[in-house]
Amino acid sequence: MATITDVARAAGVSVSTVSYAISGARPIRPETRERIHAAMHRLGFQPNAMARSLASRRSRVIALIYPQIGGIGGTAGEFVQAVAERAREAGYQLVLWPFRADQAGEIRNLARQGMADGVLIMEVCLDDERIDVLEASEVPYAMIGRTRDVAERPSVDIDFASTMATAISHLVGLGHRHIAFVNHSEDQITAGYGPAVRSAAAFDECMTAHGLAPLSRTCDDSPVMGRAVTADLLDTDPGLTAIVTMNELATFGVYAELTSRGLSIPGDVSVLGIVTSPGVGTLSYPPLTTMHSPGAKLGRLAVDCLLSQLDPATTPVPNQLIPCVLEPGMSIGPARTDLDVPPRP
Amino acid sequence: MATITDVARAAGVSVSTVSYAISGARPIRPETRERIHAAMHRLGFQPNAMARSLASRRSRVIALIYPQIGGIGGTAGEFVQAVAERAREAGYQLVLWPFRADQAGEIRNLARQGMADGVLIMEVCLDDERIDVLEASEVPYAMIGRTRDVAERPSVDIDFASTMATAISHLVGLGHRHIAFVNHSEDQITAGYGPAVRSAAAFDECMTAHGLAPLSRTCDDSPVMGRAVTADLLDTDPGLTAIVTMNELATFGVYAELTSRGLSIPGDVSVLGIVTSPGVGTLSYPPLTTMHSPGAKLGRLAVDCLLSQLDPATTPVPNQLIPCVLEPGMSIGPARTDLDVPPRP
DNA sequence: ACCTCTCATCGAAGCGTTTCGACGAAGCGC
DNA sequence: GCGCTTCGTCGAAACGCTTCGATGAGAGGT
Repeated sequence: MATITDVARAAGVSVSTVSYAISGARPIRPETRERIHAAMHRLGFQPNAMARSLASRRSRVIALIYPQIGGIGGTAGEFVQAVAERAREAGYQLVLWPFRADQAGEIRNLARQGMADGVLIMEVCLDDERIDVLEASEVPYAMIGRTRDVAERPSVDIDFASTMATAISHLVGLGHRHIAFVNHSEDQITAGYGPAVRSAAAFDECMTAHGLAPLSRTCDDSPVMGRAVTADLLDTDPGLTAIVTMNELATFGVYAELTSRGLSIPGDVSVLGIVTSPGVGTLSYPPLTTMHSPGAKLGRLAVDCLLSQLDPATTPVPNQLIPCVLEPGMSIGPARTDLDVPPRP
Repeated sequence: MATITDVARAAGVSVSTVSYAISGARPIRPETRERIHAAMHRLGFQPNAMARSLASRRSRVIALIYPQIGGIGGTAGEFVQAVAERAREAGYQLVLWPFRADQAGEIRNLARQGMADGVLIMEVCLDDERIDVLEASEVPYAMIGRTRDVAERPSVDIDFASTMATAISHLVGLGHRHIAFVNHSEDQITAGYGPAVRSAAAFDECMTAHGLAPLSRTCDDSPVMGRAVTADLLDTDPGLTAIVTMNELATFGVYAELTSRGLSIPGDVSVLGIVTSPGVGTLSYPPLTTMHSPGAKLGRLAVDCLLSQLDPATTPVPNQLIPCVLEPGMSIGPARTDLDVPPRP
């Protein structure tokens, strides 16, 4: 493999001149630059990444700490994809650090090895030990999601409040008054999983703002539990005409229970999936109306947010909240009016 | 950040002694080693990854070239996850190189930068320019999937032949004689996408071996097309009693068409999804019987296959084909016997 | 003709490791 | 008591780049 020394020799200049010709950090006479480029091309020269990083003290690598890419619904996959692409555009490489929330120590060690110029961390919890570790290590970082006190911490996240507000307004506008919310599991709320906690709060708030009684349930991420929870909701509020879900797997169970009770979607009950991954709506029949999570956008923003800290010249990217985007399906319609059940207390 | 020099000074030894104490490459008096470890711990020392790589000419990084993580079904996600974890176990980091099949040039450049000790490449096509580039660059690599001539190339892949054989035998054992296959799209076959090509061939072969007439269709990856293709199949072969699909999105359309024709699953038609991602079976009602792709296993194997090339001491991991695993659902049953349509010619 | 400035280039000192050869001190056989 | 290993440690030379200060050649002003 050719080194910069080989190029210098071939072009008849010094090593430093080649370096400057590559980086542009100092002016080089066009004619000389030509010779250098020709030599580089002839030798198939690519600068050694490690030597470059060592000398410049910048690895041009960012790390992504993630807990779980897989699972149904490519929402995390979409995000990772966008992060990798955006990083590449910016001339950075992306390394994956598959650490669970309890492996903060390992994160600290890796961070100290100087492999990454900055760290992206997804699925942060309200109180997240890993964030403390990153701050202690003085590695630039950006969160996807938010800790409880988001104050000065760089982050991007889904705007759960605005997403929920849009969802509820939309349904209320169609005449729905009895609206239920199917959330993620109790365990996730206990663990301080931001989306579950924040959207639960947002739901209650929106409903109350509309003068309606909030009815919400936690639900394990599975069609079976989704079905059970739907049964419970229908029994609890016989006047139910709309269900908002933030749990893709459970949503399949919601459909199953409604269908098996002979209730039509959206004739009898409207269903709206929020914070969904792309394409998931088309899997159901009738196609689920969704508000899909802006994974790709978040991914790009997260990278920008991180990189803006690395280069002091750029203006810092402020924390941003991105709402989910409504994707029309066929699972929402006007509320049926024949039930005439009084609003729940 | 503490360096090895700081540690050496603190422990009252030379830099090289610290290095040997860490790597174990030369014996160190226990007492000295203790002092060194104490100093390392006290200073929170972690060796600088870049310096280490530069000096040792091994980056302890492997790269994963992947085209598309996202999309419904976490089969790629499951794979990436497993790769990242296995790499970590082995003391390697994983970097993502998001390149499309036509970006072979960029792959060559990155490979020459020496950032990665080896490269994993997924979704290889039968004739894949990227493999030629990797071989020319003399970077160790392993494929997930196989080129046309798999001869001496390190790879792991799904065993489509055996998966299909199991699927067909299973159905034939239940009395099915009119079995159709729903494949990926025509475009993917044209592009030389291995799974589509290999399983199409396997299907024809298996059916013929059982003395049955193969009926197979390509199908775009969408519920809508899945539905259309199913309609076509039912019209083509009125005696159809089983459908094998290798197209998750299309499978939802298969269900929709069968259901809307009033055909019961599996009473009238059995459906078997092969090469599926985990959990996808539970999304349908009745739950789809699947043979799910061994993503995690492939991921681990792929890493082992690659790493065995990096360390000449280890025995090379031979190429392996892993069959999909049958996951019982409720979409398969005995063939109905009342149709009495003669086998298709 | 002299001094000063700018421009293009060079040489050398790092960056933080690994690794090779060397070296002194013991331990051994004779 | 002499040479020979063996053991534990050290010093220094890489690894391939970036970057700082220096230098020489012209250009420009006086």
